[in-house]
Amino acid sequence: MSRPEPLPTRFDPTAFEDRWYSAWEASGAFSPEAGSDRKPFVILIPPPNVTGKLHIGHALQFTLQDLIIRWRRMQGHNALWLPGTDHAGIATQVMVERELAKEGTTRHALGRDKFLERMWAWKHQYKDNISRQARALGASCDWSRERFTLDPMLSRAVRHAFVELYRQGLIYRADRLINWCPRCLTALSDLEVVHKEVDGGMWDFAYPIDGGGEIVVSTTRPETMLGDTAIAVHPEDERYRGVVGRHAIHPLLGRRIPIVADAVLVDAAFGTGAVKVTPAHDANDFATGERHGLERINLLNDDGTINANGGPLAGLDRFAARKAVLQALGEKGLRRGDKPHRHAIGHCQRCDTIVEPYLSRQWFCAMKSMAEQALHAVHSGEVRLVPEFWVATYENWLENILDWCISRQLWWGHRIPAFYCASGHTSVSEEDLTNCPECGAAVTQDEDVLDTWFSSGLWPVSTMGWPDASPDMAAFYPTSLLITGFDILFFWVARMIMMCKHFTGRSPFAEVHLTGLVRDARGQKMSKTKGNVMDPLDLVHEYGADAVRFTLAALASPGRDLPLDSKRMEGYRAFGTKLWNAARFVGLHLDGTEVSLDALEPARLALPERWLLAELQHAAAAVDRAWGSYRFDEGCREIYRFVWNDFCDWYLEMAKPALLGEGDREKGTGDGARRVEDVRAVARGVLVEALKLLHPVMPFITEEVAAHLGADRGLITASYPRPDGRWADEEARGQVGTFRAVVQGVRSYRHMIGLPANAPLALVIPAAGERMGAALGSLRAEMTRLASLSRLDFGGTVPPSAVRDVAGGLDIAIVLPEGALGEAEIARLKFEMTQIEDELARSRARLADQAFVSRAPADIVTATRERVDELARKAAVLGETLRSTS
RNA sequence: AGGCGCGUAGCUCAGCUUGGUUAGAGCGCUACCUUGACACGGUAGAGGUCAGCGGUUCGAGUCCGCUCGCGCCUACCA
Repeated sequence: MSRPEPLPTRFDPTAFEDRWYSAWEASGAFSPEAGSDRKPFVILIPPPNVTGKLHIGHALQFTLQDLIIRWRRMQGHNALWLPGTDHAGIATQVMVERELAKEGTTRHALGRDKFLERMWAWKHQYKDNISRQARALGASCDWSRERFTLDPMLSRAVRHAFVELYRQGLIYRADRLINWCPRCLTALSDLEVVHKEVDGGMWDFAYPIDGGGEIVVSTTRPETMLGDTAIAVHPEDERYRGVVGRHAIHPLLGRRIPIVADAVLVDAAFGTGAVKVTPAHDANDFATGERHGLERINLLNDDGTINANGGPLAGLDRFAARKAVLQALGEKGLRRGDKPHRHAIGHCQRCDTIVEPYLSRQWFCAMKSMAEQALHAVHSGEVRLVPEFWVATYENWLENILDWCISRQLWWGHRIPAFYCASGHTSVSEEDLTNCPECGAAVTQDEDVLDTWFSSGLWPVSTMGWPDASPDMAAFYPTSLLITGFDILFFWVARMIMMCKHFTGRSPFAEVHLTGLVRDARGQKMSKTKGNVMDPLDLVHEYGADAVRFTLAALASPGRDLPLDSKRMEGYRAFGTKLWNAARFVGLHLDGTEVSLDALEPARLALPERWLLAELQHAAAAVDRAWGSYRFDEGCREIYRFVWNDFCDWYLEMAKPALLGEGDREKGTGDGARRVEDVRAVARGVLVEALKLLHPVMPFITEEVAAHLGADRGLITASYPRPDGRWADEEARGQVGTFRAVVQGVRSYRHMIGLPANAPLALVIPAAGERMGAALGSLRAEMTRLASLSRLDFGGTVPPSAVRDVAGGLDIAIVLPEGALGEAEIARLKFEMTQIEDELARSRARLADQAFVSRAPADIVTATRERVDELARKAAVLGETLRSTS
């Protein structure tokens, strides 16, 4: 190793981020071989929609995925992170239609082919954006395997799946009530309908009964009465005993409608106990209609206006029709009251229009059997959800699942591979057909496309080349881990498990980590209207990608939302600066002859070096545990603590006497003597290990710094630190712990008695015991420096003017300057005394309790006794000081 | 209507699975320090009846029950 280039004085992330990303990508480190004999570790990206740029939630997920994949790669796994994007059918189509609207045109005016050209142009633009942003964040995904849901390979998988499910009878076409968006002009699945509480009304009106009398019903949607084909009452409701079987007269349209008894639909205790039945516009009424053989009258055109079945109201918009119906009923004297009513109404997830239950012929996918498989996968442990509390939610949804409406009246997506001929034959085929296989007549393909989530559900297999037995499918399926937001647990995660398990017999991943939502500093949801949106690229430019990543990872406590505060990001940028400067300091003292840690013999090293190496093992073990259990917050905290507290605050400060040539012990050659070349080797070696620990979180700065410290190869493919028992040293940890306590005791005392931080004091440690005395004796120069001592004596006489204290279990005596104790200082000491006495009283009371002493474990009792002992000594010496000054 | 999560320092959060010395972190605050890596720094502090009530236990922030407050998800109550 030659003497490394010194680091620039100023830490500037923009100086090296792009350079390192290009180097990594060019090295091929992101692209695993399918034929490798190393253990695979695979993460599939939740493909971002090509609707726009990435938001902070993507940055979170990219960070966590990259963290894990880099960690596994460094552990020696054949690590694959497969990237890609989703065509996001309706979402993207809505965006492009908005663009067209601004140009004063529509997709229909453009025609299907021209419109799809526009869609592809949009897709290319935004896909490029997304890749750039992912790179800026440092995402180490395998771009050579980048996929898009409409790629030919993936489209073939989608088509194959559709045809298979159709042949298995699990996909079918039917006339059903579906959710219809009158703005998007398409069917929606239940999940794409967002229920929102809205202030509406509840209106009562009377139906005249044929032959006399009336029956009063209530409704929140008066316009639907135009499609009423029955009135239902409860069979056991005495009030309506006489009217069941008779007919009411529709007051606006004149037709006779039956009064039926139905125990399922009607709750006699609710409202008037009589319900109007509109089978074509309400799911409950639809079922009621099936039970009673009622006519289904569809009232609406696809754009939400009333059709010819609405008689005089035809052509009115549904909400205008509501007013018109109410007015007409009023004019006929049939209104029987109204009141405000707050209730949940379904809105289109993409355009927020109120959706209508609408009778329509659509394609459906049967869910029951696949849902059972998906439930089993989680119950058997084949798939593990993290955090586990999501299991209850997952179960609840799958246990109550209904068939899935998969056809969409859109143009952007996978066109349904069904072909119809004039004779009414339907043929479903993986290859395009021109003639009907049954009668030979010309066929036309179904105009509709599939729900975008149908292809998303196949993502784990379609990206690998399924249904072919491809090398990637063999090497990388099933995948290891999925990291995604809890908001798409049903949309995507559950459907992937259902579909992939159905087709391959195996769950698509072993673990699913569900992240929380990124919010602003005050915990508010980010939204464009609130103006509190944070753009990941802006943040990268301002703080550097590493600080953004560290912040997101450190905030990612399991199952919780992340309040993203720029203050926090400043703090972690400062962490980068700290690391940079520490490395700069270490680098300045290297001469290029430093040996590796492996070449060092633990027993030959001095105490600080043995201590630091022992702490490194603890940190490595803690970090390993943290990543392994997806405790990103804990792992980050541990590395931060090790680098800043152990390494910078204590080790580097303890290293200074040796590095700067202070003291005289480094000339010694005996056991425990501190040799400056060991200090250099350990400082450098441990720092490089810390950089490796941190690399998955902060890849750029760690790589840059390691290069300057003369690391033999890039961290991207370095071995991740594992705890090494060779360096375990509890004695060193205990001894340095005492050293730290003494140093802190002196510093603390200095402040308590009002002296400036740099005021020199003399310290006497009368009796430390043999081993501890030797240990502390070997750190004379270090203690003198860190505690700012003018003099340090072990044993010997304690000057009468000294005050005594207890630190780390040791008696110490601090020689004070004349008149150091003024009023304020004495008050401070008295406050200290009350704190000690309070705790002493509590602990003594506990020991006095016979039940505690007899029942608590021995080690707890012993520890309490020792604590009481130390506190009593502290109280005694402090009391003496206070008495002598009064 | 069901289900889930949360309530710990001024703020944002760890800790609760497996109860045990003095309940932690970052930011903010106070005092001191321009020490030859770093003022995006160093040192020392202040600040908490762990939402409330009850129970189990020698011992509860941690386990159990109830109450209050906040958030989210699912749902076909006209």
